[in-house]
Amino acid sequence: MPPKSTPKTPPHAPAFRRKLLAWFRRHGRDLPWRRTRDPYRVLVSEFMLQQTQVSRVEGFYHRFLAAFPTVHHLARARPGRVREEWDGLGYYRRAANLQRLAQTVVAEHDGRIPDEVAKLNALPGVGLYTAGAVASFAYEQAVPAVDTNVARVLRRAFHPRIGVDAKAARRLWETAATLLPRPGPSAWAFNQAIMELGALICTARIARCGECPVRSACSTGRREKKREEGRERREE
DNA sequence: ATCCGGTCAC
DNA sequence: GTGACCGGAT
Repeated sequence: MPPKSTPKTPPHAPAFRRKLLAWFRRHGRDLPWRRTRDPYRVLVSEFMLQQTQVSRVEGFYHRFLAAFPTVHHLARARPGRVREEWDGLGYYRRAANLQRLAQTVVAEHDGRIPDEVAKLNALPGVGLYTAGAVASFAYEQAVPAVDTNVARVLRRAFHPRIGVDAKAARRLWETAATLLPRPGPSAWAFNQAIMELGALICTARIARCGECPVRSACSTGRREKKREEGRERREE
């Protein structure tokens, strides 16, 4: 077996990062969970956002937090009440996991949501993505958080021919890691921004390359641009 | 009618 | 590695 080579930073990484962050500052949506660093609130938002669109989560997020303002409230709530606040969101196992998580945090972590990816990942309902999201969005760590939005952006921008298997996923996580700025507000913003790009511009059905801020740093965007130019020339 | 999506049990 | 879990969007 050849030794694993350390992932190399893609050539357009600095431009990609810079343009993405500049775009996010202007066009990023003002969402409730972007106004807090409270790990509990971030966690609640991430659980709700698993498999669920932003537009549908907002109302549930406010109601849920009004009912259970802290991990302690959630930990000692009646399960039926928790399920009730989740009604309409679907995937009800998330609600049960979130309460179990709250109970675990109170019992084993002194009521504090852990800040290490490995410890977060060990909590019920927290996979690698959610662990990265909480580490980044609550604690501003420079760790990747690759959901399918982010995976799609990374695929189109840096690995247009990559597969969809576990190996490809590892590769995308590595690429995400090489793109990250230093810990702090910009690491938070980078992860928010790349998700926002996947949600607003580089969507599953259509890559809106014509409106994309990182087009010149993206292999799909550049290829798309050449196509357009070819089309224009033929029309002349 | 079909697509979309994190985590976990299998 | 595969499928079940849910409701909305397309």
